[in-house]
Order: sequence, then structure tokens, then C-alpha cells
Amino acid sequence: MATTMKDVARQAGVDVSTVSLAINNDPRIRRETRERILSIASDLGYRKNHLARGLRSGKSFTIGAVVGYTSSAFWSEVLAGAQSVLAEHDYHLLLDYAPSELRQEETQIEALKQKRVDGFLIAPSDDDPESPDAKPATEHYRALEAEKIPFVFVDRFVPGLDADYVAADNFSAARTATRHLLRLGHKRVAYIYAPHRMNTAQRERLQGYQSVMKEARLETIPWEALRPRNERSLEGLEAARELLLDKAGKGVTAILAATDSTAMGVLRALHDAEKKVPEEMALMGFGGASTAEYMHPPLSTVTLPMRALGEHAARILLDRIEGADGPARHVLLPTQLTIRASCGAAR
Amino acid sequence: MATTMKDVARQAGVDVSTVSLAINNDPRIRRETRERILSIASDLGYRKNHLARGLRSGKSFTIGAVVGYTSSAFWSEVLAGAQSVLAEHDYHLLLDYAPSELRQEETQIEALKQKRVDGFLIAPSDDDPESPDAKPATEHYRALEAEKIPFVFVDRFVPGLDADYVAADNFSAARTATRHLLRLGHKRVAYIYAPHRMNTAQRERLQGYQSVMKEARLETIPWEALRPRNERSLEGLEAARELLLDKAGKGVTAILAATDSTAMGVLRALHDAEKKVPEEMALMGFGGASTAEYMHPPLSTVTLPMRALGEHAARILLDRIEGADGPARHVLLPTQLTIRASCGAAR
DNA sequence: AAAATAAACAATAACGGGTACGATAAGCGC
DNA sequence: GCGCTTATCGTACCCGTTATTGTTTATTTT
Repeated sequence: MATTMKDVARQAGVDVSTVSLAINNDPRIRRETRERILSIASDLGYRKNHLARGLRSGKSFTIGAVVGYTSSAFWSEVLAGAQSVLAEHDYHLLLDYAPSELRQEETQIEALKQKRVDGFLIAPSDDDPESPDAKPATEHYRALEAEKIPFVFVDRFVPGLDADYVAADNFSAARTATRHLLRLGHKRVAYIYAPHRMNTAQRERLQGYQSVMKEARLETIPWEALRPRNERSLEGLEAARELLLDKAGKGVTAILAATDSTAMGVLRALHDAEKKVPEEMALMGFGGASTAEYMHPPLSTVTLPMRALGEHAARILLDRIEGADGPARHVLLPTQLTIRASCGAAR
Repeated sequence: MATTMKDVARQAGVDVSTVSLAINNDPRIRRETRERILSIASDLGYRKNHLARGLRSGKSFTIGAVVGYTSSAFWSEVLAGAQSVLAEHDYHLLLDYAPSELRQEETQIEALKQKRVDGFLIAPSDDDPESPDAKPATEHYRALEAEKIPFVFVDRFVPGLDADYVAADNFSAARTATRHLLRLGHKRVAYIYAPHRMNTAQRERLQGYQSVMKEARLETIPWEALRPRNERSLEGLEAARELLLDKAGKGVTAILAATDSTAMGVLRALHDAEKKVPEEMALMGFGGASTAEYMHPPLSTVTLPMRALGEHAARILLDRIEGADGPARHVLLPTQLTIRASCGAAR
């Protein structure tokens, strides 16, 4: 059996309440007494029971993380960032990955509620590809608000819900990337994205691209990368291939891809079509996955602040748990344009 | 305040113990009574408190995951696999990422012990680069055994410790990969690996390579990829560059890289040196990261069963938690040789 | 020196749920 | 009608910790 406060108390000849106070550094306990107790506790291998503590105090020092495991490297980094901040305050992440397609958030949240998490980090699921205009379900988020369980959206958010969120500034990022391509002399710039992955982050990238193109009075060329038919096909590959054949793609000299992995698929299609990158076609992506750098040519990309996303979200969450209850905070973190070879030089 | 069993009991006009029995499907409670209680519980939005339950039963339905966050896509997949199995049994993962260099396992484990996790999934840290021959610290693992807290090593294990582990069959995988290269006609096959990432998994790959080369009476050409000096440099890149210049690299026609990311760095170096892949140099890696497929040429690789690693580890852990106490189980999962363009055809 | 105050610790009751045991009542055989 | 079993539920205590309130004993105030 694990040693408890009772054991320590017996050994030290004091009451358990005294042990508790001593361990929690309560000033009511004399210093020598505390030191004696702590020493005995250490000798006995005492380890406090967070379950009991949580039961009594109503806090579990645990944060539920409800994220999809798609583009897993991304979430891995985000969670690592969150965890590093949380660890400093004795908090831990309770993980609940689930494929975003299943959209099981409500079930996941419910299960984590039973474990009495003190708050949630949530990446809301993507739009329903069957009915992209349907309003996302918000009841379970409102339930969280009603129960006063803090939660912070990460990377994406649910429109119409005035909740805290931390995301990359995708709109500005897309504007910067698009402007960079225009500045290099490109006129016909296509934007390839996956509609079945549509969410607020993706939408803002698309809008950023559109806004710059419109301001420059250039034609926007949005191009949809459909869900690959079979497992072996790469997202973005077929789309790019079709774009090259379609009349809409005529004269396109630059492609902005909504994600790095899409850009990689596009790159493959360009290789297959023997289009030289960047000479005949410039290419940029979004992400910051380290592998983008390994491509041939190395992919220019908008680097997303993954760790910082997690860190900021964790800090806001901790604030809320401590009781801060101001208005919802919307944090947009700056991104970084990482210029490599794939977007080429001015023409 | 959240509704508790007491509230349900009051509403139903029974004792809390009856509610408890009803909720846990105890046969002593009449069916109609149980149904009435469950219905009232549902109406009141009752949700059981896992903290209280855990305190009483000594189980938290929580598993500590102590892994490094390096090659995060890998761990993301492993953890997703583990989580999918655990979720079926109401378990969750309590995450504790930490950079493997810090080797803080003991601290991490201690913190998770306080949260009363029912078991651990552990990826032991890499060898100490300062003293690679030093025995890894095993006291904290023995402490776990003494306290009868089950744990399973994943991907790597600690030599000399007779504990459960689940790993890819790296030795066979390396043998298969090496043999494949030999069968293609290569005689001088180099093996590039990172000594500062050395662990049991890496060691077995190296040994697999060596064993096949020795059996074929060919010279082994191990080549160390040192830790990149600056952030911007890619692991494997410098090593490959040096290998090409060194007399040891003379006549090498195939390179086996210890990981996919190393292979990517090597590929870059080969491009830079204008060595055609696979015509002038065949290349293979280990991993199964999806991005390997996006390379130019697409990288042949040994695909590691990431999800299955997590799933198996979780199952063993659940077994142990249920009380199974046979001898330590050592599970080696088969890998898959994924042939793409980078290793070329027979010459 | 009596009284007020402070210091240091003890005692006790929660927190929410699990469970061994006991109580009650109904059903049954004799 | 008696004792005995079985079904069904209540009683009471436990898990380990913490917040609150008491109870000493030492210290200061007047």
C-alpha cells in the first residue's frame, strides 16, 4: 500500500491535518516542525494523491485536449508547447485524439468531463463535407460555458461563438504569401485547397489570397483538391494535374497551396508533368513542417507558430482557471514567410 | 454545483448506495428500480466523478505516456493507436512529452505517479552521447516494478531490464532492406546513422545491416551523422557530403539511412552533388512518414507499424492492469518494405 | 498579574462514490 | 405457524486530502 499522510502523521507524532498544512507550506506550521515532517515524508516515500486532492478541492490539475490527429506533426508540436507551459504549474494534458471526420467532440468532451478536467484545449472539427453551410453544433460548447469549465480553441474556432481562441494569423499570412508571389512578377496565381478540410483557418487563408488578388485586379483561380479516391493517391496531386490540363489553369505561373502536404502533392504533379519549379511554376505552401525543407526544390512556406499556439492557449486556459473572466480573448499569432527555392526569384 | 449520486438518490427516494449499485449494474438491484434511477440520473444530468471513484477504488483509468517529442509525427501516430484501444476501456492518456535530450524520465514518472496513473507507456531516452557506454539508469523502472505499477516500453527498451516491450522488428527490417539492396546488385552499401540518437531500435537496425553485409562477405561502411552544428543544417546532409568526399565512400552505390529524415538530408546532399538517384546512388530510409512519398524521387523506406505499436502496447498494459502477471512479453511487430523509386531497379 | 492576543497544532467534517454487512420482507417447505 | 432462503435495499464506514473550527500553550499588552 502506498504511504499516506496518515502514515507520515503517525511516524511524526502529529495529526494528519498538520502534515497537510506542512506539505502545503502553510505559515501556521512552525518551520522546524515542517522540516521534520517533510523529512519523514521523504523517508517514507510519501507521494501525494492527486485524486484525493482533486476530490476535496474540486480541481484535477488536468486539461483535456480534444484534437484531431490529422497532420499529426502539427498537433504534436502544439501539444508539446501547451504541455511545457502546463507542466510548470503541475498540470497535465489528458489526450483525446479522434479522427476529425468522426466529429465525436461531444462524446470526447463528455468522457473528459467525467474525469473532471479543469479545462479544455479544443480544435473544433472541420466543416461537414456533406453540408458545408450547416451551422456547426455549438450546444456542447455552450454547455461548457454554463458549467463554467474554461476552454480555448486552438488553430481553429467556431464562428458565432464568443470564446477564447488562439490561432495563427492565417489571413495576413495568406496575404503576405500572395503578395510575395505578385511581387515576383506573377499575374496568374492559383490557390489549391481541400474543401473537405475546410475550417476557419483554411477559410481565412483562402480569403487572404482572394483579397490580395482582388486588390491587384487579378483573376482569382481557386482550385479544389478533392478527397483522394484511394489511399495511395496524394492530396493535391490530382488537383494540380487537372489544373494543368484545364483551361482555367492556362497561363498560371504560380500556385499557392493551402497546406504543405498539398504543396508536396502539387510538386509531384509538376515533376510528373515536367514543369520546372520554380522556373515554369512557382510554388508555396503553409505549415512549417520540417520536411518541406527536404523537398526538391525546397518548399517555400508560411511557417506556422505551432509551439507558440500551444503555449499561448495553455496560458490563457490557466488564466481562466485561476478565475480571470474578462471578455473572450482572440489571439492571432504572427506567421513567418520562409522563402526557399520553390517560389523562385523575381522574373 | 454538479449533480451527484446524492441528488439522484433524493430524487428517486432511495439511498445513495442503491444508486451506486444501480449505476454499476449490480444484479442485486431490481431492473425497474435501476431503470428508474438511471432515467432520473440522466434527467438530472448526473455524471460520475472519476476522481472520487478513483480514490475509493485505487484506479484512475489513466495511463501515463512518457515519450520524447522528437520525430513527433511518429509519436503522434503511436499515441493515436494507443488511445484508440484505451478509449474502448474508458482509459485516457496523460501526456508527458519531454525532449529526449533532457532525460527527465524520472521526474516525469514521479509527477504522473502523483496523479495515480494506472500504468505507463514509456519510450526510454536515447543513450547519453557523452558516455554512450554508461548503463542507463534503471532504478526508477525497478521502483515501478516494486510498486506494482505496470509499464510497457514502446519502440525502444532498456537492455538488462526484463520488462514488457513492443517494438518494430528493427533487426529483421534492416536485414530485409539491406538484402534488397544487395539483390539489386549493390556491393558497397553505406549505412548513415546518428550516434546521438542511439537507442535499442537504432542499434538493432545497425546490427541488421552489419549482419547481412558480413554474411555476404562485403565491407560494412557505417557512417556517422553528427549532431548538426546549427539549426539550419539538416541531419544527414553533411554526413552524406563528407561520405562522398571521403575515401571510405569511394565506390558506394547505395546508402541505407537510419531514419527517413536522415534519408531526406542525404537526398539533399546527393542532389547538391548532382548524383542521380537512384541511377548513381540508391537510397532507402526507415520510418513510414507520409512525406517520404513526396520526395523526388519518392523514398523507398521501411514502414514502421506506428499505430500498431501503440495498439499492442495499450493492450498489454490493459492486460497487466487487469492482473495478468506472466513473464515479460517482448513483442516485435513486422515492418513493411515500401519500395519506391529511390532505391532503383536491379542493375 | 490578569487579560487579551497570537502561535501551533488537533479534531472533525466534508468531497463523491464503493462495498461489506445487516435488515427487512416476501416466498417456500415442512 | 415456524424457520430458512432469497431478493432487495439501507447502514455505516472507508478511500486520502483539505478547509474550518477548536484547543492548548506561549507571548504580549496594560
